Amino acid sequence: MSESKPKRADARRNEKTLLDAAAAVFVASGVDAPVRDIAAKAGVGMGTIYRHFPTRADLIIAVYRHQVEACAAAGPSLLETASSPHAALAQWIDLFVDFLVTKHGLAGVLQGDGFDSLHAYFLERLVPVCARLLEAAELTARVRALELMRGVGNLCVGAEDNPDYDARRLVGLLIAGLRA
Amino acid sequence: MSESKPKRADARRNEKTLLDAAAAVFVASGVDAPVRDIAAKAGVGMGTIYRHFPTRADLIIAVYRHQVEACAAAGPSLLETASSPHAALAQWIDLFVDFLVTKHGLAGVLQGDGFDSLHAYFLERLVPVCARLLEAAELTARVRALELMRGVGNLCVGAEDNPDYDARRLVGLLIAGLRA
DNA sequence: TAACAATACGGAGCGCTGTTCCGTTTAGCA
DNA sequence: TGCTAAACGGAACAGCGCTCCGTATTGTTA
Repeated sequence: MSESKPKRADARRNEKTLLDAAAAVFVASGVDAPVRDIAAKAGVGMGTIYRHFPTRADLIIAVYRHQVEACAAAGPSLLETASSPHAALAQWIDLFVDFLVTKHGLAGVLQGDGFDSLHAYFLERLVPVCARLLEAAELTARVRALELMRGVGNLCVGAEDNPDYDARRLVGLLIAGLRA
Repeated sequence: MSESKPKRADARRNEKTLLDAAAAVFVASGVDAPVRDIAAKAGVGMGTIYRHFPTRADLIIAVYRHQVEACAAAGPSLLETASSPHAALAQWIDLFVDFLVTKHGLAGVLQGDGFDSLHAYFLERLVPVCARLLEAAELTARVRALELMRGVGNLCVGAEDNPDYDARRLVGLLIAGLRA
């Protein structure tokens, strides 16, 4: 579990830019998006991407971890900035759906190798955040955090390049249904 | 469920040759083997492969179905030709392991689309054959066919390109252990 | 502040892939 | 034995992940 930081300022800046660009491209075009597209989106050359992430799989994993962290951090801050605790929950779930796109592609990338440990890390980090949001929303319908996250995850299965299935809308309905 | 046959003799012959060659290459190099390698193994041009199987995925699926049929047909015939019912079972399981290589690669090819229906077809066709072989072997240890097939399948998980894990040997031990 | 390593960057290019295209060969029929 | 439709072979194409190296930027030292 080493956390090595680049030394120069531009390198550190580019690493973050790449992570964000990759996440955006993954959401827009799926995890199969060409590395070239990510480089273009980030306004960066191919060499830069491959110096930071030696392989395509490394990039996907890094985005995954980055998204987990972003999702975890967004929970508390949304509770402060959003118009209501329920809105905070809705917005957080929206981030969570973006994140799931990367997560679903992950299984194809690391074939059983380290998937379980990454998945455990994901649960350990995100379930408490979701629980906190649920608690703040003071819902009448009792749902456990893990339960809700699993439900949202399942709604998003097989949503890629399927114009007849708008997973995000369904998730929105589910969340809306929580206050009744 | 259409079963269209080519008209000319060479076309029909090549289709079978390709199916066998592909199966052999998949066992030797995994399902990620390049189409070129399969064409070479079959002694056939690229065009021929793509006229019979419009896409790489189609070829894999065709091999899968072909293997299911071959496995199903091999059961009764092994019972007649093998030196003993137990030997027949062992030889059949060996074929089954070959077949699993293709099966495991299948999940990556058709992403949830028609995998379930193919899997159902596989169970429906093969479980009775395995049951018949178990019955003939008159084992003292009671094992159900589905149970045994699942066990063998699990032993073969993650066996690709792993020199430290000889799944076939372990399966052999399992079968040997059945008579006790 | 100027000069200089050290570090990071960009993108053309390599090797590999699945797939297509079309000139050539062959099977089956009159 | 021709003739034609069907099938074949493999060079060529497009797109991919990844590498390489000349160029530009950064931070340090005088």
